[in-house]
Amino acid sequence: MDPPHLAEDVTEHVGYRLKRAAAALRNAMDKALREHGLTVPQYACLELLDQQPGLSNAELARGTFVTRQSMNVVLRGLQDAALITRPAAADHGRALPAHLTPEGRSRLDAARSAVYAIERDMVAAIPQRRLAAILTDLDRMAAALGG
Amino acid sequence: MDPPHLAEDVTEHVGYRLKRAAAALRNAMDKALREHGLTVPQYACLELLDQQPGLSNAELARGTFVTRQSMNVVLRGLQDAALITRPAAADHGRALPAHLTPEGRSRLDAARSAVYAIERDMVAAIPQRRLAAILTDLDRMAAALGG
DNA sequence: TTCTGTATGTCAAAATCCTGACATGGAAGA
DNA sequence: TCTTCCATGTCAGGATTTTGACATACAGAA
Repeated sequence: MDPPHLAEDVTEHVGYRLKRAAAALRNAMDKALREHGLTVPQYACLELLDQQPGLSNAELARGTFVTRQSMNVVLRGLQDAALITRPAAADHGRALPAHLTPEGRSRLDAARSAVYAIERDMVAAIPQRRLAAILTDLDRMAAALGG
Repeated sequence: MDPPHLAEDVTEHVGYRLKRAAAALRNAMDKALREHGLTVPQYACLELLDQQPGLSNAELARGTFVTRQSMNVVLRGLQDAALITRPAAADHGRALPAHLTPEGRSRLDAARSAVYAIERDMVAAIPQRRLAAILTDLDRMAAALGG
């Protein structure tokens, strides 16, 4: 039997399944977050800032797997919505540390429950004993591709 | 110990790892396909058409996890590049069956080797005995999210 | 037959994202 | 010190994708 990465049917490839699962997650999050007035990148940004206050634009971009330019517009949107704050000038380098506002934190808390419900559904669909392995394998695949 | 979907660190969540792996794959494919003058959606479209000739715009959209509108512009691009053909009018319904041109097939063959090399690297990074389980688990996660 | 529902293709507009480019600030080495 | 290199923030332009909408074509029920 051929190894799966040489399967005749493309839909049997790991890459295809990965894309499918990621697309399904993105879609579910999109719909859930729309009710909270947030986009997926915006939510990801708020989540990262909640756990690591003071992250810069470039650091947030790397953490959410987008370019600095894309994160820049996301940050502007969040700033205009008064969900985060950024100093006008940097005191040390050029990096401008971002922080959640109280309103940003409450919006995040509200949206988080919706997102976590999705995560629960996703995790519940697979055998619990395999979950840790999946996490490490996803990580290894990303690392192998220079992620 | 808390279940992973309630981990304090967001980067430990399945969704985050999924996004990371998918982003790494997308990035690697983007760079590899650029040398062949193809985008990721274009390649995915050609690959599907190679295995299932005559697929319609809507079917291709579902198969590549984008909207009909997005696939429509992709098809136009492929048509302008003479890599696929579509009849001007449908004989039965409204669906226009697409087919690869000889040039489309050769372009696909050339690009495929580059993409398969990426897939090989990705698969090689994980234990072989877990590969089948990963495929089914990714499928279950997508299905649980309505993918 | 007629009506309703579903699926398809397409247009228009907006949002999102990326590539390319430039200037600034700091670190490391000659 | 000065020079080189790297990281960061930002602007401009274009490419990609999505949402919303509309018309068409078929299937099935009333």
